[in-house]
Amino acid sequence: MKDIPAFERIWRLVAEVPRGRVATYGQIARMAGLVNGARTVGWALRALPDRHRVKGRPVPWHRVINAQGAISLRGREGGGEASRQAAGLRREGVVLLTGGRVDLRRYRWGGRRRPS
DNA sequence: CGTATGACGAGCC
DNA sequence: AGGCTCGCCATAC
Repeated sequence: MKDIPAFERIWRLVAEVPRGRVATYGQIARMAGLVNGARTVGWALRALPDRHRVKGRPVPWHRVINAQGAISLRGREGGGEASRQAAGLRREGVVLLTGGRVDLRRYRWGGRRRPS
C-alpha cells in the first residue's frame, strides 16, 4: 500500500469505521499493513489535527479503543478527552459497561467477529 | 544516523 | 482480575 505514509493510511481506515461500531488499535494497525503497530496507530491519532479531519474528511478517533475494549487515552482525566470519547460512543448507541468498557464481540467493526 | 517516545498488545506472575 | 515487563514500529530530535 503505497508510498502513502503510515499515518495517512491509518487515518483513512479510521475514517471508514461506521457509526456505532468500534475498532481496536491492533486491528487498524494490521489493516494498515503493520504487523505489530498498535502503538503507531495511537501515535497517529495523537497527531491528528485539532479539527480531527483529513482532507476535509472527519476521522472518528473516538471509535478506536484498545484490545480490552477500554478507552485508552493513557490515563488521566486527559483534559476531558477520555470522557469526550466515552460520550461520543454513547451518543452513537454503543453501550458502555462497567469501567467504560465496550463489548468487542458486539461492536467490533469488520471481519472476524468471534462466533459465540 | 542513533536514541527516545507512546491513544498498544501478549505473556507471565 | 490486576499489575509488570518486554516487544514492536513509525516518528521526532
